[in-house]
Amino acid sequence: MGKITPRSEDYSQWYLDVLREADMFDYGPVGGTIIAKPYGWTLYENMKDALDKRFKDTGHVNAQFPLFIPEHFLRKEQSHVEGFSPELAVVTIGGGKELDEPIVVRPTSETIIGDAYSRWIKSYRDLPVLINLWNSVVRWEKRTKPFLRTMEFYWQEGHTAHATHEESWEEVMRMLNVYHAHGIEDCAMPTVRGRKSKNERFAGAISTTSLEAMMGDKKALQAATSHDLGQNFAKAFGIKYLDRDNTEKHCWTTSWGLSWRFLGGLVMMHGDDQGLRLPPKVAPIQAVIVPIFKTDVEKSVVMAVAERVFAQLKAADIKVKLDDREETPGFKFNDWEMRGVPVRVEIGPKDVEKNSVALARRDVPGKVGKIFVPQEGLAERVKTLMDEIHASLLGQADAFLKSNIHEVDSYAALKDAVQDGWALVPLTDDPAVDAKIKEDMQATNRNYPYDQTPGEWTCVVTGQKVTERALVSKAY
RNA sequence: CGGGGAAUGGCGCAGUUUGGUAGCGCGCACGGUUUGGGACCGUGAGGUCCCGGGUUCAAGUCCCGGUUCCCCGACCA
Repeated sequence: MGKITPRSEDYSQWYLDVLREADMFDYGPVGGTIIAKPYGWTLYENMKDALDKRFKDTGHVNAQFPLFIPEHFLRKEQSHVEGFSPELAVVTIGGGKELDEPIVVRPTSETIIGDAYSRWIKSYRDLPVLINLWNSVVRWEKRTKPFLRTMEFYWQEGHTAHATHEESWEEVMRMLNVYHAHGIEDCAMPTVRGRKSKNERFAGAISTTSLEAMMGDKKALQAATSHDLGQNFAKAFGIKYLDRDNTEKHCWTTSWGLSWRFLGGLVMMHGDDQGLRLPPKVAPIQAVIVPIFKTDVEKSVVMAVAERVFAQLKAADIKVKLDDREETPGFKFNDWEMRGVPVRVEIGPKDVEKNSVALARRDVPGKVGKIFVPQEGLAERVKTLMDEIHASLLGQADAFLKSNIHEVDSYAALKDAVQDGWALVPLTDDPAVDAKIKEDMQATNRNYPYDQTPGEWTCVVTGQKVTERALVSKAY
């Protein structure tokens, strides 16, 4: 029988148990790779579809670029190649022959995009270029964990080019906000938007912004990033346009990405000891119908009602499943709870008699919270309930996040705070400062949150005056 | 790449100390009884004991080498 290790006992094991019991993944034959099984992939697809709609709504279009990149492309931007070299997969043999120039499997597509944009963009009339890619990339990671860090991972990467820095920066923030809204409105996941420290900046960016999410063990997860690439890649690849004034200028570019790590984050933010808890908007199955009967006679009347209810919910565009497996109701209740289905509809002989059903919601612990409602108008009732569940999951996650951020103003208090939550602390933006903290307390500078009250503080490491505070915590 | 665990049927494990016909629970198939919170009985299928070499009459078990996975650290979406 499937067993899920309690979170308090071993959080990592709990995470793996939940993924396994929910049938979301399997390990791939090559170390560090995973197979996303249908339930996991459908969840990812739903998240992807919701995000893709947001991209389209903000004027972006999708395209697809090659998996293979000539090695010399990577070398064109100095800090980019330095950042990615250690984790590249490189093809040296093709068709049985040693290649003249090795081919790199993309770790990200800034370079091949830069090359294409340099040919596509000629005039200010061509700008902005707003393209997004849904693909997978490969980074040779030493230590992997399903969805959170895999050698090959699925994601989207947006790449845009603009005429001015003002415009490109606006794009960086727009997309950071799109990710933030996706988290809250689609996934019930609150996150903290902020600016990454110099030390944590993307290889080749002049500024990196991120979304940081708090997991159930209070560790941080970088849930998405949006980069201001300045003119670094434009200069490296010659992305230039002729402006109104007939002078040639370099473009300002951005890139932004969100991977299936976000799915792992969703599991760790909402899951409980019973298993997954899925936000209704992205759940592969939003409502499951469990029929209950003893005799064949009961079975036929119960199934007739169950099928009618199924049709009613389906007609209302609810992702509904009728569980007609030959298992006991108790087994099914537990099974669907592990899989995080938000709403369960139970129909038995008593319900048939009273034209009712029993409704159970996943956002509250298992055996409580069942209510009996009429079959008539059930679809509307379920929709309302799904909205409530979304709000409830968001509320729980938000309360957890807020109650575990500790404002501190001394080094000793910082050390204390990161043992059990996040610290909001005055910190000079200096790689040496980040390094010292990491060394001393195995915690990292997550970001400088944008939503913080302005003020003036004293850095707890350097003693310098600073005008913003950093989030520091242990992280995945 | 460092430190620590582990690898035996789909999953979880025992067996290794002391070498001697490969076992248990769950799951799976079939039959029957069951079904409002993880049902029960019976029958049955399913195994290169991680891989390679060695010792031995005989290796899951002992020796040597390797691989993979998990956990904890350094690097990262």
